[in-house]
Amino acid sequence: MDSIKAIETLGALAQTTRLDVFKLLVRHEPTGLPAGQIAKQLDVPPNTMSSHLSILSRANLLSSKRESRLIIYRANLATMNAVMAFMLENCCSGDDCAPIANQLERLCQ
Amino acid sequence: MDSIKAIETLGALAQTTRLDVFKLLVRHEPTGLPAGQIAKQLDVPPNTMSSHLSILSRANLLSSKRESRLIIYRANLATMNAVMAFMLENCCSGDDCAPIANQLERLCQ
DNA sequence: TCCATATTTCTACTATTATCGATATATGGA
DNA sequence: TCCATATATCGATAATAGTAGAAATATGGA
Repeated sequence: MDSIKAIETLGALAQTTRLDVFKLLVRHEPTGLPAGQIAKQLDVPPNTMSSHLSILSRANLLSSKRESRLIIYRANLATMNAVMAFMLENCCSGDDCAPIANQLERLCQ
Repeated sequence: MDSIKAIETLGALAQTTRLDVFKLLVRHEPTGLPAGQIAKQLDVPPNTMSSHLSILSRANLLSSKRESRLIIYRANLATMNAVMAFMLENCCSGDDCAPIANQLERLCQ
């Protein structure tokens, strides 16, 4: 991942509704949720939500597939990993990574 | 770190000049760089740069101290760690953290 | 005290983003 | 085919962000 892609990814996440969407979809892995459910759950009009979903998708943070009348969105965790790898490489150094390492030990035993 | 703080941090980084500033200052740890140097190095007018530095500082991504006529800025890596911890906790799950773990092993041997 | 340097603040302008009503498209059932 | 449901696109508006000239503030030296 390069800086341009990282900025798109970070920018996509740096907004209340969109961060909420991503968090929600991470909790619903690996099944995902249909667009309407996401909108209802977060109390946002469906067309507004659609615009946010499209921004997250363009940043490759979401994938989607149609299932009959529903469009199911899923969090793309590979992109999340990629942006975190970018941050570690460019915005971290040596000992300063230690706290993250500890965090990971707890999460991934 | 909560979502509101995370959005401020991600938003501060999600802009070309500001991401460049942060990357530059990480490379200049632990000495830091004066505001004018940062502006010159990135070819941005000093007042424009000052506005970006203030946004990064407000997000707690930079610290600064006056040294005679210069104001020296440093990257605040603790905030970087905090936002990455937030992302791991809220936007990651189980096995999906593995790639980041490998990345860390390489960085922090 | 006066001046040069370093940086910030003020201000206005332009561009981008967020929001949502209205409309369009796509799917499946009656 | 007609209708209801699910979602996306269009278009307008309001809010926010980025930019940089001009002026203000702070420091140290002559």
